[in-house]
Amino acid sequence: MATESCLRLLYTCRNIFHIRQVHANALINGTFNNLIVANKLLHFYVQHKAINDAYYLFDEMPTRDPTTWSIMVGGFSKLGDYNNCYATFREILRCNITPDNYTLPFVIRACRDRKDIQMGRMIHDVVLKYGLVLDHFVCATLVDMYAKCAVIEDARKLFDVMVSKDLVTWTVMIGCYADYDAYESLVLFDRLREEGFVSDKVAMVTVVNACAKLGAMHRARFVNEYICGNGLSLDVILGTAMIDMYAKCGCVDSAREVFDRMKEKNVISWSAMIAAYGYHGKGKEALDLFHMMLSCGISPNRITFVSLLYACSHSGLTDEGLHFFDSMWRDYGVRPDVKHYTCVVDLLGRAGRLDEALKLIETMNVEKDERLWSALLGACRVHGNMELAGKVAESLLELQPKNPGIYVLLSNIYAKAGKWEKVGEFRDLMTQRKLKKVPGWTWIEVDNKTYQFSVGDRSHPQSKEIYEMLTSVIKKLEMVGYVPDTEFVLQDVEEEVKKEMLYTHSEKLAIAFGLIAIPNKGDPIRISKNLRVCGDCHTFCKMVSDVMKRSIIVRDANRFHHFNEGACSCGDYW
DNA sequence: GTAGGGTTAG
Repeated sequence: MATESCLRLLYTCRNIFHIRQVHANALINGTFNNLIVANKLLHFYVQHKAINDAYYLFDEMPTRDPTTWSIMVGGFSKLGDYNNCYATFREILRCNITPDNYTLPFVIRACRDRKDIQMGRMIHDVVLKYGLVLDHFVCATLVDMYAKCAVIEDARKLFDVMVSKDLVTWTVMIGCYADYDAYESLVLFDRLREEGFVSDKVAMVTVVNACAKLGAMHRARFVNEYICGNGLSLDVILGTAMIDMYAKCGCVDSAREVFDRMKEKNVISWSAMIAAYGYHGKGKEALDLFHMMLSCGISPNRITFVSLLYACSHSGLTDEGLHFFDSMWRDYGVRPDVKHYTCVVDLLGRAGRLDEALKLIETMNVEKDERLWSALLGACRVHGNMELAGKVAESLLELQPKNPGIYVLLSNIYAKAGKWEKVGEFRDLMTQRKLKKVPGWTWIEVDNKTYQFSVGDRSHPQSKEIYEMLTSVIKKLEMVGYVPDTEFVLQDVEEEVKKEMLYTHSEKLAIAFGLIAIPNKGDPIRISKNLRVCGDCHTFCKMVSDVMKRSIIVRDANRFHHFNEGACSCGDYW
């Protein structure tokens, strides 16, 4: 009876002091000797993050069972005290206690969080030794551990040999692929359904993320229907993920519809929507939403301000951006970090205020990183300031001598000025240092299928038609004044060859295919590119949107470009 | 006493 009343009392505990009181009473009335009571007390301490109290109690326990040990291992793991987590687990093995399916996931999670693949593999051996390979909890955590330690092949191998997999294990695997190969995530989602599973909200968040990564609009619509069709309500996390998905698929209006439909919103949801407006070049909408957020009593955080400053910079709202930068710490208590400074350098740089941008960098009291300098270098490129570019490049290459992007950006700047000697110098340096330029490629979704193009690509079965379409489009554009801007070809080759290379850029091939495969003029042509869209292709898209009367939506590595009637939403400012 | 979920800078 005393035991039961002690347990009942425990469940009414609201804070650590109440637990200590129950603990003291249990010691006095002897119920502490009951393992169930002692374990419960231990668990409550851990839940309230009172690890010292837990450890003291653990130490004074007359007997312990596997539950006792697993609560301790779990407590250390959750608190991030990895050394004590490992030490306690070693103690379990040393005392010849069989580790169970409760303890192992905790210690595996510790390996995952600290990316300790060596220890992770050792624990995997322990799992095999004790015959726990069939346990869902253990295996799901192992799969997650391998993936987070960047050995996705081992994660997949283990996943594939699991005889029975539950929804959580599938979710873990789909979530892991969202970071590496979002396309494979969606393949797994198809397989999951084929095997008769019905996804829950958590599983759908990982699928939604994969669609966002891919920018796969048709899949996004399907996923939305699946969520509604299976009666999954939009909680704050799933809703926010869907805002991000629609926005990254180029449908900022659909993103807003989801946002408006959400009953519960928090600072993350608001920030996601502000960010979405930002990379779609809708700076004014981002600002309006920020003010609406404030009037709803939500306090902005670091990320809200990054999104807001980004929105200002990409919409040319220089004064507004500077105003927010000035007030974020003073009025909202959010201290600017390097990301905020990067946005402001970009903001000033785009406005041609390079001296001010440089001065800001020189006087800031925050550690500088390569992205900050890259922002300034990008501005040097746009405004053709080679002298400053040289200086910036020095700082940048000191920080990141192995980043191919920097070499490419520098080559771009020198190529623009026709300094082919310098371009060659950097190309040689890249070869010497074994750095490879990331190849550019564009993909387009037609009838639920994704087609991918690289420069000069002829691998598509309709390649002949695509090239014919491209030639005919270019002819039409030339008639209204299109002149290929060969400054965007870095190689020092003949003008005619440069033209040839420009004409077969992956963006142009994908658009030519889009014109064939999406004949309905009302449907926009949506393409995605892994790098930033080149200046000539940008002009090409503007003119196609006018001459061919087609709306084109391009997702590049940084933002979206909406081309309509000869103009782009970025205002030629990207 | 157990495993899976959202936003951000070049």
